[in-house]
Amino acid sequence: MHTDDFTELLNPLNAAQREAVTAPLIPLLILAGAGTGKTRVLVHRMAWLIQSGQTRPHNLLALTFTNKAATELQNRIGRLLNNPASGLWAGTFHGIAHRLLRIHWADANLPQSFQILDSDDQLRTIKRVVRALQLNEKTWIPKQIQSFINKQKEQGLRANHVVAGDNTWLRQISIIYAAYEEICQKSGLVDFSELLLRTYEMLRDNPEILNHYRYRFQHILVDEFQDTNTIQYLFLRLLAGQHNHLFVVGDDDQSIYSWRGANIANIQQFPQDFPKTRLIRLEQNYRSTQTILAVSNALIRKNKERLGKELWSEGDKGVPVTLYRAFSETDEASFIVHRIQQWKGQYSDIAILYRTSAQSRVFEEQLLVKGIPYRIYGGMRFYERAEIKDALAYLRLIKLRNDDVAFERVINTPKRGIGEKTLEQIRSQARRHGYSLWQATLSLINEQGLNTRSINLLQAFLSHIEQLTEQTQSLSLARQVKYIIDYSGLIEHYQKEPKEEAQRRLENLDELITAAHQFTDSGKDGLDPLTDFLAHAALESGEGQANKFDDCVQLMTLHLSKGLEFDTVFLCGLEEDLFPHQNSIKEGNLEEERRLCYVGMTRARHHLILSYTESRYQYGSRISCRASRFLNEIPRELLEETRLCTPTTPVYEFLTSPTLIAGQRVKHEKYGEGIVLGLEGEGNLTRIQIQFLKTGLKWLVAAYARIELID
DNA sequence: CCGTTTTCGGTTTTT
DNA sequence: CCGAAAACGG
Repeated sequence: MHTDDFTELLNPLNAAQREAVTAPLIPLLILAGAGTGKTRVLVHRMAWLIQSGQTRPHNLLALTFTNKAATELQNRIGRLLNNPASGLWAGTFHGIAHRLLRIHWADANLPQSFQILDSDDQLRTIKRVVRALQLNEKTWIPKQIQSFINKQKEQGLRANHVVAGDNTWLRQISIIYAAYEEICQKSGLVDFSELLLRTYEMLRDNPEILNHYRYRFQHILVDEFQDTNTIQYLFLRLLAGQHNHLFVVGDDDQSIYSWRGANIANIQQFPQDFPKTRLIRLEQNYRSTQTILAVSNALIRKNKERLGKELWSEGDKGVPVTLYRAFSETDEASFIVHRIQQWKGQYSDIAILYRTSAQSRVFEEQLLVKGIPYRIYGGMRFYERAEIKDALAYLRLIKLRNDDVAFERVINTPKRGIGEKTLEQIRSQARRHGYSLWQATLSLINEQGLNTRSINLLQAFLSHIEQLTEQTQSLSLARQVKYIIDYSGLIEHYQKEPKEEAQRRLENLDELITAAHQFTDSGKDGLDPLTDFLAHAALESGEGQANKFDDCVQLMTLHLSKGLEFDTVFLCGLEEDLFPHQNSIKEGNLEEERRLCYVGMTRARHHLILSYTESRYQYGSRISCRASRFLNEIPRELLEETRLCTPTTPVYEFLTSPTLIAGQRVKHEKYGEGIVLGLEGEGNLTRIQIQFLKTGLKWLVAAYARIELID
């Protein structure tokens, strides 16, 4: 495997990158600015360690935050080495933690078939706990409790670690936390933060296991280090011990997830915790024009809490950064859409970035009207949809009878006449005896502690699950999934919904079967395929981050844009109280808002267009806005203000012809052929819902829609 | 047990 | 204002 010829490995690197890649085996902290080749450095470092004979893929552990990043690392290292680099572990913190728990489930005090709770499952569980403790949900708000619990876990704190003192609020909330912990433990359920905490504790308390992994993972590489939370950092320190080699890459200026527990202090703390750390800065940017970098640098320089870094480029000065001042959010959108219409390149090279997802609506409306293809990122993901979670709940119950969350989800879905009253009796039975809901139901049936009707219904439900378990026992994964969907009654259940909705749900269920079919069971660590698939559904809930397969204008929040780049970036809504957001101003998180703005700006390769509006519709009333303070922090000479170049008020035409009725076949120049499903509104506000054969369901404004009727 | 009325909250969301 | 979720009512 190793050779003395490193030209291919080192040639594509600049001096700083090369220094990082070839640095000796000491703790390394690489401060990599936006667009400075951070992934490249990570990949080349691994390749260097292997090719120089210092280590084998087997001894490497690479940690990321997103599955996308993990896959990219894995692929790029494979390409660079001309070898899939098996033996190398590259994954998200959660993914790796999960993998360790699957292997060492017994030492982690978990059942072998433990299941993962996503945030939605977690919230439902907390609601149940609050109700079980007979607390008022208005005072003990489940969302707040969820965030409290996660914050504790992210710091490595269990319920019994919370020091309440005479703080009654804290005391009550830690009682809820403890009750939640108990339910999860009884049911064999692990939430996202628990994956990390449990793994940390398991390693800490089992020296022989810890030593085994310390011996194995002699090199630990971390991507996006600025996003690590406390428990992740503790995990790293524990695993690295005194002798292993940490190589962490991050950018304090791009830390935008503190509200999820990310702790920038980890970067500052690193050199102290790991003596002899070498800090290397990557500052040469290969993405943006000098002008864009000048603007971005000027902005981020206003932050006080930073290690300091200044991006530079050998590239062109480029065109000035543009600022547009609009009258209203509609005007802002028309301006941007108009500019997009003049664009000669690919739509997918354009991004519209905004602070809050609510801002996307105006853009969507106008892009739709103009027939410009677009894609909005964020929102409901595949594995988060109700119908998918229902199907998964059946599968979970098959694997793990005690999974209370799955039980609650499907006990009366589809409707089988088991109402809230019966369910409440099951819950109280469970509480009394410390049973799971499944066990409680069994015991209620045995004791004949309910009316005959309920007993029969419950018995039928339990038998149903038992049967499904038996009948899917020897099937392949995809057949198992299909069997469950076909025989759970979910199809009939969803068919009762309005036909539009029903169809979508059934399509999604179909898609789940396809997903199961395509799911290549890693077979890692001897996991059975179904358990592996369920974990995959929870941990890789699908298309979170953007990928531009179709040629569409990309619309997303600034948070979602991190790590991406576009030729042209429209950064809109630069208004005080919106960006920086009023809540962040209130909570003193101004620097993070500024970093967010910096992240947005540094996404652009050639064109950066900033905009704000003087007034905006919010919560039903029009409010007037002031320009964001961030705009004042950019030197005037770097900005070019642009004026209105298109009439704001479009000329309406009445195109709604009486022949336009549901069922009418139509043709659109961009979307192709479709069928009118329905109309909504009046006059020039009429919107038509059309099912296009190729491009799917769309709402068009009749007054604009360039459609022709066909028979 | 379902459909309707009322209430409430509305920043960002890698896993 | 607008959508989701709880509360209500037949």
